[in-house]
Amino acid sequence: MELDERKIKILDTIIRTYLETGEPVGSRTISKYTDLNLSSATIRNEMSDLEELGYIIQPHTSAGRIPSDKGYRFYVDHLMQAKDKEISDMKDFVIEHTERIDSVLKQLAQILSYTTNYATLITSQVNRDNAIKFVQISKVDEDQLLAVVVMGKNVVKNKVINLVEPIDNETLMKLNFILNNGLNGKSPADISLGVISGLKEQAGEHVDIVSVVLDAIAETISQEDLEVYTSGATNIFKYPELSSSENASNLIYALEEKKELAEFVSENFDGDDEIKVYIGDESDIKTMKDCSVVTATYDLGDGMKGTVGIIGPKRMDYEKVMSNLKEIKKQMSGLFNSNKTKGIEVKSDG
Amino acid sequence: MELDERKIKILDTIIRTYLETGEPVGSRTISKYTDLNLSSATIRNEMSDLEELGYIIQPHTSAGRIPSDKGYRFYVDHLMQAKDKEISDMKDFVIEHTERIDSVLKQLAQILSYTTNYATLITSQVNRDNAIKFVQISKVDEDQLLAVVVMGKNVVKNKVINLVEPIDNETLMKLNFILNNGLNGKSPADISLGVISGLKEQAGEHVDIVSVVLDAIAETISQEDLEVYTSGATNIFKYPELSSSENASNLIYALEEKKELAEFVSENFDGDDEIKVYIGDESDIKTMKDCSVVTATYDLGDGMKGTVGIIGPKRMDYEKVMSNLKEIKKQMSGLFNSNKTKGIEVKSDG
DNA sequence: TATTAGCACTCTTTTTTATCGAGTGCTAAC
DNA sequence: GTTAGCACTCGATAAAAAAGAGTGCTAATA
Repeated sequence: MELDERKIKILDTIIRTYLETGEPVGSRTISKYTDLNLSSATIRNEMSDLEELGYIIQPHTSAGRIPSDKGYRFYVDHLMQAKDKEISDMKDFVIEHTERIDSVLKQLAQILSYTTNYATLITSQVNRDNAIKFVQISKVDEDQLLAVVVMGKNVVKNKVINLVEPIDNETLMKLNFILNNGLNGKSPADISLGVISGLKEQAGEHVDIVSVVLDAIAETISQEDLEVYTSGATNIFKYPELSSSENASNLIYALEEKKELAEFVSENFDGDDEIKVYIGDESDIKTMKDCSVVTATYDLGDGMKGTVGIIGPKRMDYEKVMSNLKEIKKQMSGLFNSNKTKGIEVKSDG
Repeated sequence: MELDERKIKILDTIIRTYLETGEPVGSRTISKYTDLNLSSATIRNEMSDLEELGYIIQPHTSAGRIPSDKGYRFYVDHLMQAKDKEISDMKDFVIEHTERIDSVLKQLAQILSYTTNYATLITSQVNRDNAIKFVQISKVDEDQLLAVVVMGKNVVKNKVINLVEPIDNETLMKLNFILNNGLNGKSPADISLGVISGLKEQAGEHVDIVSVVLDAIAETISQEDLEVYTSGATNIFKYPELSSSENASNLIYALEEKKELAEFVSENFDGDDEIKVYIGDESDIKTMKDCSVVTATYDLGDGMKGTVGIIGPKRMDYEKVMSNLKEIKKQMSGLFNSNKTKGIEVKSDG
């Protein structure tokens, strides 16, 4: 048995109706609201076929049909049309031009969850192979040093070092020379044990300080690695199928903890430009088995990439969500380039 | 009518039993589980009095009694004993010695919510009048500068400055001198318009750079002002009286948004050493009318103070919560002093 | 006078039973 | 191939009944 034109039309109607109402769709509804001019009995036969083919499901005898995961998949892949024109409300979200990337992402997550009525997540992913551009140790006062490491993409890391005994300016200059000489241009992957012991040897009695600098570098790569911002967790209460107490608790927990989300995102991050849709189990997160997740990658330039994701019920408005994400992608790429023209560009890591 | 010895004992039993079970407490229960050796009928009379006095409430005729807010208040103020000895599980929570204050606080919130089974919040409040210790501008490469500002309490702020035209070393040294000379030792409050225009004048054509440094300072005070970390929002699903869908949604929203919490905390922050309990409406947050909030202030030394709060149902285990908070206070004050002995102490702001 | 046993009464909760109605599947007719 | 018709299923809603917990009051008791 194959999906013919008519079956597809019926499937399409079932899914669209279900997306709107969240209620199982019956044969009579279809017969009335399509231009097929078929009686409910005929529709019933077709629906029976569609069920056998796995596109729709009957929650119980004597209920209408709802889309199965396979049905949603078919819809997303073949039936849905891009709704590119209708994103008026999203069109230009106004983000104050703070330079702090994290607060921008946080804000963006909020806006998105507000306009879509789904839960959202945004991650920032800094590229791992990030060369060290500059290292400097300076004396803040008699018993305190400040170590600063600047890596590519202007990621800056600093640490305050409390000294037990003072250090003279000459030694400081020497250390700065050793460190810059040994580290500049290297990405963390390049810093082998050999490099480290070489540095330590040169540092002589001030090994401690070299260690601190290396720590700072290590911390930078591990910690900046993946930050996840979420918003709109409570939106799930708007969809009864997600808010049965147990379900809600698990979902919100996942959104609060973020760990699992981070794993999911980093596993599925491959930098390509597509908007992806994960329906039910496709996302591999157990708590999301009743959800769909739509993700897009963005690119802020300077190698700052990341993921924007929207989490909602399977019956989410895929068309709207996807066109929103498309718009976001576009806007974000423009976001951090606009103030380069002012002559001075400022970035900060907080 | 007055509260005599016996009434107090009965009230105490009602509250303790209700804290455990969450169910209205009946007269027979009291009569069985106290050593008063009174029949349920006598207890009933006493309960009737207690209700008249406003300490307990009957949810409906033919239900037992539950404590009123006034009852809880009396319990917290007079009946509860500090349970100082029984905090075994809390005794030494192991926090990896990351030096990043925010990740410590985040972790701590998690541990607390996990051990108490309530929602938790932790804020860090950096004292506003924070003097500038050190300012430095250095050349990262031909068209990039890095500005670093170290303020008291080792709060470090840095910004990357992209140059339109190169700057020579001499100018850089001059700028550094001007900035340090003009800013060191000053707290943000001291930096008047006069100081600013003085600096700008001295900087000549490099006004831009001075502005950036001032921006960094401004940002530091405004942004570090109050950060709120929450954890364990989903714990509220463990208490039926809080998890009726509407309630849960509002509560979790408040915990997610954090804004209202921040306001609440900063309004009630007065740096004194007491552990405070807000029952129901006492907290002034509408969504928390069915909750109790217990807060404590901590002090990390160096003027870093903040609040730890626990949010749970009114029938929370006040004794345990309060002794946990006491323990936390103690441990936190030790937290950032312990590694001073290692010869090198490290702090960082990320 | 304080306490208690006894009992009718109230109100929630749980269980049971009945009813409704949407929707199906099947058969037979068109 | 399509459709009308009809018996049947099963969830949802409603109504009724039963169970239970706890009270308030009265009258008896120590």
